[in-house]
Amino acid sequence: MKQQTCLRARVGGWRPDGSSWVQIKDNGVGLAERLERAAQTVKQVYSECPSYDELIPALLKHGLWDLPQHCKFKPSVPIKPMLAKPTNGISEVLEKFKDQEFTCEYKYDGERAQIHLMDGGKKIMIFSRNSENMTPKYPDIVARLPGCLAPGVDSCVLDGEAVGWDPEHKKILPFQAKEGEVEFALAKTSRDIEELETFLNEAVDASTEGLIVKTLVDAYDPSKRSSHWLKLKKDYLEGVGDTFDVVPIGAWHGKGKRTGLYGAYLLAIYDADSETYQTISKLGTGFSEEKLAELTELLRPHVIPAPRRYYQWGETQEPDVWFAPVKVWEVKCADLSISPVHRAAQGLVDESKGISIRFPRLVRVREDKSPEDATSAHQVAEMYRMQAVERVLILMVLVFQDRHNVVWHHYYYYYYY
DNA sequence: TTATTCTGCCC
DNA sequence: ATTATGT
DNA sequence: ACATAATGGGCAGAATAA
Repeated sequence: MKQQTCLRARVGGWRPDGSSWVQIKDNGVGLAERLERAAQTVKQVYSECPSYDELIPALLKHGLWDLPQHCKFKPSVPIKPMLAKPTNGISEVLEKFKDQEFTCEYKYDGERAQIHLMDGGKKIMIFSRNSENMTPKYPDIVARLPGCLAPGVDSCVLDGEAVGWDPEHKKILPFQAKEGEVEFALAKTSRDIEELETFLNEAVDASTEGLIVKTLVDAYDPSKRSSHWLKLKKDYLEGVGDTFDVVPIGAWHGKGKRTGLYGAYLLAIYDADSETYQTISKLGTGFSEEKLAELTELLRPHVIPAPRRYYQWGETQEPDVWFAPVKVWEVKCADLSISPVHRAAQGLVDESKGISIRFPRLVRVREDKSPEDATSAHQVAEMYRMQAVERVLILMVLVFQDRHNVVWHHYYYYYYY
């Protein structure tokens, strides 16, 4: 956040004649103290109203110390949404929220949607996680929202997740009994490990990503805590989740702090039928700086001038250097997808497209495996089929009034495309 | 005009 | 997104 | 605890090439 820069510009400045001014009254406190308070004020105001278009005119008109009275949280100005921190398991959740009430909700795999109702209920805007205006993307939400509001509600901000849904197959969906457009979220409040474990499994079986864990009493206050919710996904658990044994067949030169090292690798699985290495993804995370340097040195001797004839990769995935197939690495992912560029299991699930993996990261180097022992194309295809499920389009909605008087309503709002 | 590549956003 | 790292 | 900086797949729309 840039509030420090902002502060300097507001509390002081230079007149055209070159003299400087400071817009702070001396209340008997030191300058450092006053600056600290000023910073706090601006930070607080900015967190509720993160818009320079709002802040600057208000500052010029009313001054710094009256800013909180004139620049408040309101529909039309998107705030930074609460985020969630990755968590290793239910025991870690219990540990972190030892003295707090909390609830767990399904973590739907969609797009964050912050919905603003304003102008006496006449106007709706929808913002993304990064406060981009997504309103044109969701005409159906805009159309349906008025019918989902309690009578008299003409101003609110809703925070939720928009998720895909195939209406043809809604019978297989866990929410099918819930025909209405607005329902309470599927959530569980419990401190029982087994019960929560079961709930996590149900969430995964329902083809969601896992659970979001939220304290029940804390205010929605992104100024103080950027990640005060917790997220619990199956693939965070050690020894759980999809892993692959893959072969690095190429690499790109690293940038910034990875200058001089390979910064990312091109990974392939092995198809014994065609005796080819087929690209499944790139890899750029999961290694410490030390490991990264080590891997660079390990692979450098295996650079070859041109790709092997039996490599299959996408034209847009041309690495800076190619390797002979010598190493096997274990990588973990969250999901598999049909890929426009990668070639793993090409022809097995889709005639022309291969399969790729979502959120790949290194788990460990497999010294015990040879490249021919890498995950096979058939295994990849089978894993894809296992996870292929119909998708839902849902909006999880959190209603809140203001940061000191928070009203939590968790809804799901269903819509179709 | 259309096809391809690039960019910037989502996760 | 994930992960590692530095303040 | 938090912010920053490396990096991932995929998609849509913009920019560019043909």
